[in-house]
Amino acid sequence: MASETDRPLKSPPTMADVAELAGVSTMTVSRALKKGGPISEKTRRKIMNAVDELGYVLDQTAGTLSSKRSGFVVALVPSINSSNFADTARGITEAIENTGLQLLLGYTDYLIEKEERLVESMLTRRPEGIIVTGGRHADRTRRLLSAAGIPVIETWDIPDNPIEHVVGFSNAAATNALVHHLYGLGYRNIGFVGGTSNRDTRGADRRLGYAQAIEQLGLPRGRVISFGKPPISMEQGGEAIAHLMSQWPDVDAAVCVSDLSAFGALMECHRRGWAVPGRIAIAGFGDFEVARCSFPRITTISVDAFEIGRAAGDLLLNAIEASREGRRIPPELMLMPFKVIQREST
Amino acid sequence: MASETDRPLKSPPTMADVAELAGVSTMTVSRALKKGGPISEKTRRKIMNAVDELGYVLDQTAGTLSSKRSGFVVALVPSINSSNFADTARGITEAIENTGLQLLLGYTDYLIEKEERLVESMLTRRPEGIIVTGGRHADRTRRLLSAAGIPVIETWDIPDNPIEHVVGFSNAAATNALVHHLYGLGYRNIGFVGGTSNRDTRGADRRLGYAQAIEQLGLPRGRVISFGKPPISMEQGGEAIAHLMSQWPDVDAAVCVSDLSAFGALMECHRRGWAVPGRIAIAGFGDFEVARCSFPRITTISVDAFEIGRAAGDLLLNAIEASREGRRIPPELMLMPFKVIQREST
DNA sequence: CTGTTAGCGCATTCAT
DNA sequence: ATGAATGCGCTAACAG
Repeated sequence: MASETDRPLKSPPTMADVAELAGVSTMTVSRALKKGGPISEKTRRKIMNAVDELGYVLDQTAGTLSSKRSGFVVALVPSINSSNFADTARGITEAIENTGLQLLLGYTDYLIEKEERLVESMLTRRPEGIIVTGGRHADRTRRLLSAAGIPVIETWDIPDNPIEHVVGFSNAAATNALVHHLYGLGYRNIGFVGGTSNRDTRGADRRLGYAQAIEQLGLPRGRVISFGKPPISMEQGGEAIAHLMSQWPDVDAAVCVSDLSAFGALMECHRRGWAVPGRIAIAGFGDFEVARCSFPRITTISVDAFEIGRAAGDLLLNAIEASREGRRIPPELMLMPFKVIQREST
Repeated sequence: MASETDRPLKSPPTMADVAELAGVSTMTVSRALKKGGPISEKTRRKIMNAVDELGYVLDQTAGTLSSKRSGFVVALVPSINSSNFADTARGITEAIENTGLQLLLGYTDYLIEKEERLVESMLTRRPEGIIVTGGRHADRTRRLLSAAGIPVIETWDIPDNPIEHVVGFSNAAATNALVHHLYGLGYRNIGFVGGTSNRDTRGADRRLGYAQAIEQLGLPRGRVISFGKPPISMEQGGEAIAHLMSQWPDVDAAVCVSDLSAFGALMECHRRGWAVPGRIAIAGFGDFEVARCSFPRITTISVDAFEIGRAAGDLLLNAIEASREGRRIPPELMLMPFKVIQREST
């Protein structure tokens, strides 16, 4: 057996090599390699032996060119370190598993300019469909996506003017519901903790929903702390809650833009000896594992990130299948449910 | 302007279309599209106009075939929901940013059989290099990787018999160091909390390091709780610590296989009124954000997951560049540092 | 600086 | 059930 250090630098074997070794044509090899091909069991076996002997691996690159099917699907998420979008990515992965499709994943870093560059570079691979996060995009991104002629799905949001399909929910409505929930519990001086810039449009929508609810309920306005650039971290959640309390000592509840910041805020409260929810109630967004496990457990909005990915993946599969048959399915708007999860922190 | 609903179903424009519109040959278009190509500014401008007008996007699939460079790099990680490996993925992403290389990411789910399938399907895209997690693989995985003739990097571990390059550290040595650290603090009845199966070889190595240290220090053995299949969750960490305490009430410190389980254990202690570190000390592994922010903050082993990715990415870039020039760089073994971070939980 | 020729490795289409 | 011819869209190599 060859030592593993003298690994080949030459190009790998081709289908023609396999065909020659098996004594058949390349076409027969091609058919033998895809399941369900019309091949006699005998020749298939011969071919498989040749494949093993040569260590042959199909070159999809070439296949793509001639079949005009790349087998790629792309998904763009803001970040992969937020378990939120990681779950969505997992949902997509699971949906396309065993379909022969490959996921090309990209991180936009919450920047629509980066999204634009990513879309362009991804289209270069001729994906058969694409899933993006959010409903705000650069103009050119929209143009590129429309011109690509492939199914497009926007997620995690309800865009005013969707590109094509949508799988999401209203971040504003969800946060609004959370504030009303806190109101129902008796809280009257409700603050908001979020990131600074408007990079994170979902964060901005949540703030909007908060402001609307405050307005509707006639509660004191302006108790908003903006801290750090999104995604706001645990650490920053801790700093933000300290600011909030020192600026408006009468605040009795804090709505945080995500469970991460809510958790950071909660731990800071522990540290400072502020009872939660006695002195101040804390609520988050996202129903992350950390919110379920912390002490006290954190009241939050649950949105099934995994399910968003799964649903988007399934929808994309349908659209791709239609597209392969020359059809096109009508634009779909899938509203995903959210709900307030009441826990010990409020 | 065409409405966005009547999106084209026809195939996108080709380089030939651009060439015709610009009145040049396809070769000139090709050169204009890669920066640094020998092109007069005038023709380049003409071509770019044609590109814009047609909404042309380069088809890398075809380029790959003729240039024999896919521009792909693959990375296989156990899971993307562990912030650990997400950080490594981010490090790789950052390392290859602006190199024209594209990351193909796959999740093995901690299963070497799934890794095997992934390797095979990824090789189908003719990646120029591959980064895998850990040092244990299926035999066929090793064979496929060796036969692929591309640079291979194993990470997060120090394999006994590396395939080629390694960027990692010894999980056993790190955990061993942590136990010695706890010993130094005066703890004598040290337990271990980890997952059940041996799917997670890094987890198994950590347990091994724990056992070795216990042996070396002459401490009471066997205080090990195995709970849930890896990656062990926060929730399971909580359950595990309860088991540990009920089974060996004399335990005064718990080493957890990861910060996630350590955090879950910590919160369970809060819940049950066990003072940390007064009644029991808790230590984790990985230096996750949650360990830095929790109350009390958790003693842990810090390994720079991001840096592992970054270093592996850089190394891979070197190897790929060499490979493109027909050279091969000698197998490298990069030992990444780890250190015990003493915090309030011990 | 630009064009011509050739071919990458496979799947489609049409034969047989 | 198998084979032959053809071309996918691009870039390498060479020519001018």
